[in-house]
Amino acid sequence: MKTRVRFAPSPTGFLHIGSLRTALYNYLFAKGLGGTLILRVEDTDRTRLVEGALEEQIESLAWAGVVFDEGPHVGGNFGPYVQSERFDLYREHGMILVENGSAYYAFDTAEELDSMRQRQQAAGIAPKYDRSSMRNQYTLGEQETARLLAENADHVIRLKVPIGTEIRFTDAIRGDVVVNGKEIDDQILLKSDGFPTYHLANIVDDHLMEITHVIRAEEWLPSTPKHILLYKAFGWEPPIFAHVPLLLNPDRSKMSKRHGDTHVKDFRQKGYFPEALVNFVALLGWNPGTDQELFSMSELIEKFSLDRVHKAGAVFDFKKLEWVKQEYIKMMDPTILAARILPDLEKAGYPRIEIDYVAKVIALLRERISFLTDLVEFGDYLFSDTLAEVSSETLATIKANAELVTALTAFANGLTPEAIADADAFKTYSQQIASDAGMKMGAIMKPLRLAVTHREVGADIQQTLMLLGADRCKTRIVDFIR
RNA sequence: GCACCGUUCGUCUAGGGGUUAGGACACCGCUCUUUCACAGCGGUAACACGGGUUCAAUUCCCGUACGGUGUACCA
Repeated sequence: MKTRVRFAPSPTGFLHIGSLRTALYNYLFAKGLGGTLILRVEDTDRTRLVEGALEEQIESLAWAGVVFDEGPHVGGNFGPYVQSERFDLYREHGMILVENGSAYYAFDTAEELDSMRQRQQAAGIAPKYDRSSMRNQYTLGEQETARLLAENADHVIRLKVPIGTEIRFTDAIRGDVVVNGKEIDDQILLKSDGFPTYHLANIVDDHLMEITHVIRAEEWLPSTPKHILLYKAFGWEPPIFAHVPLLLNPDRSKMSKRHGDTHVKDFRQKGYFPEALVNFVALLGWNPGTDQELFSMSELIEKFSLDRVHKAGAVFDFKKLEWVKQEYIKMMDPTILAARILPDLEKAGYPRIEIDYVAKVIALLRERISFLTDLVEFGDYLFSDTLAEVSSETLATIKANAELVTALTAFANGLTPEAIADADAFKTYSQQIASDAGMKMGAIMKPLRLAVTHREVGADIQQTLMLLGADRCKTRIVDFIR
């Protein structure tokens, strides 16, 4: 049987970083097995819909490199892939369960349910639908139920959880899980607005879409027994379940409960590379059992397996993400990086931004920047002859030093391309200047850097001068001490 | 409260009946460096606790503690 997995988000907001990881694991799992990844939109809660959320989620996923074989945006043979467009299907399936005795009508109002829960809490028992005392098919009787339905009274359909059963299933990550039937609530399957709840829609769609593995977040683990019950009630074979551990805040609470940078778009806007974010997030809860830390997407696909997914939640460590991001800046092809930063350089209005040249700049400065976008400011003197402002005190101090001014002038006057062509030539040349001026090298290098770049820190000075070219350096030094 | 899931350095993790418990990030120190970085080397640091099983338990079993999730006409 062909492996088919799905990622099933609700379009209620931006794509969460934890959702990215769940989607990624589904993607890696499917691709590693030559299977199919499906996007299914779970929009059955009509009150929580957010305009544009679906588009944003698909876009963020695509940015990260998670692509779908089937879904509302790409089509497929198992559609529609949006649950609100499958409305009739759920009602039909709900009726099947009512007819075979696995589900029943209930007419309770929200207030009635509230007071039921309050009574239960006061009595110190677990809040759970009380089939024997509430207003439903069983307590009301056949005739009254038929009458209420005929007059279109508000009603829901609830799952009739068989008493005295034990539900067990094997989770691909956690092993055997056993739950006593008496712990399971008579879950609502169809709401009074006619829409299904997650539980029903999920099972119907997973079955109809021939999903073989349900890889989802750990928060679903407690409701999985309900799902198993539903499969039984339909007489269907359940898929294999795999509940991945949660992503945690530093205080170990669920990461989605944190406000701040938990959306993929936040990382994207800050300038993280998708490759780095994916790499980092993949390792939160999974590892191949080797010392390798850096993986391309194809390596992840090749190595990923569910049995190496951890059971415990993982704290999202921003410091480690920083490191991964830095590794990518250092190892990615400078030309590719140049292409990515080009729009920002253009926006800054810099004149010297031919791609090959920008690639050279990146190769020179990549170890000193945190984000590629830092280059716009950090490397300004390489892209333009309009230089940063040097403070007047600094300038005055340098100009007041006659020896230094003489040395810098001499440096500029004698400067040739050969003198800065390599480290040795540069050393020879500057030592000559220094000894002529009766100064130490160290006393000249810092002012030289300042004169040419107008900045106090930067890459190796000889390489900087070489990239700039002798003429440009000359002009800048002369302008600086004038 | 109840149910379920979990617990190896601060963090991500490897490991697994007999190991000096391994790696990575972070942190600290040293080296390199005419800046800032990078790089290299070294260091601090962990099996939650209590019982059992066993010649031997961090590893298996049972409890306890702690943490997380769930407990909706949300997903």
